Amino acid sequence: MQVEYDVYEDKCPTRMVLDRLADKWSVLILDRLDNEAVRFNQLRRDIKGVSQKVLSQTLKKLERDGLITRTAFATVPVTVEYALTPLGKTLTDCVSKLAHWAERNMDEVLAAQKSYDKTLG
Amino acid sequence: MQVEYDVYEDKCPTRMVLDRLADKWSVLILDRLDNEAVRFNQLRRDIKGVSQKVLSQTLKKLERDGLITRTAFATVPVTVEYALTPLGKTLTDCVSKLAHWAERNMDEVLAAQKSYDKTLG
DNA sequence: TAATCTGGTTACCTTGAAGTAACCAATCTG
DNA sequence: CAGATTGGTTACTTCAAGGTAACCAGATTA
Repeated sequence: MQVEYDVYEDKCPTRMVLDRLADKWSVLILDRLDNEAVRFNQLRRDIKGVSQKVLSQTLKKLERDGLITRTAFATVPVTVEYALTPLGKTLTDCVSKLAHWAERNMDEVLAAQKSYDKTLG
Repeated sequence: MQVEYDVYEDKCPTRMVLDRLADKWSVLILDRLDNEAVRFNQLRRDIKGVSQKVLSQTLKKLERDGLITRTAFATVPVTVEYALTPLGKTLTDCVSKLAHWAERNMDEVLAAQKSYDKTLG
């Protein structure tokens, strides 16, 4: 029996999930992990501007949510790989659509902003 | 000629678009506006927990981005309707998938969190 | 020996986002 | 007259997310 939740309802569990996604770093990390496992410092280099601290925190949250896995290899120096879980993979399908919507449409968005700002000036 | 942007690049315009979306209120508002125009106080009532100030701010940003329109009717008291633009409509198709992914999968996410927390305790 | 790589943690500080609450004008209702 | 409706704005405050920088161990490299 499926319990029904109201997305618009305060403190509904769905909101908690949305809150988790509602930050650019999660979206960028998930998008980057699409198709391949990536190591910590590689993510750090690829996702320009993320600090080590925030990357570490965000990865932990994503792991806690069951969206990614963290695998440490006893190499020297240690190697840590992050990869999508099957659950995470279903999410990135939505997420990457979002990222690529942004790529396709940002020109139109930027134009809208310019025009909006002009009518105020 | 399409200019190429790197989503992972700092200060890339696509990030600005993602930043705009990267908040739960935008997502919830866009999802609520799917299929019908909605008035200000109706949104306020439906999206539980949003303050008048933040709703107003968020609607302005969405309007600035060309994602929704604001239409005022000279009734008494004044009626203001918010609706998706065609651009906004293409976005909500992604966004609603995200919201409904959350609805479908939050049980699994919640279970993952519980299990993660247990291994630490 | 000093630096660099790995993948982090910790302390500190700043800043911006969001919440609270009051206020606005105009009009209808009781 | 008091109160409620419409759709906001403004001032103040608080709180948490994020940035900066230092530090960690262990091993390789120059």
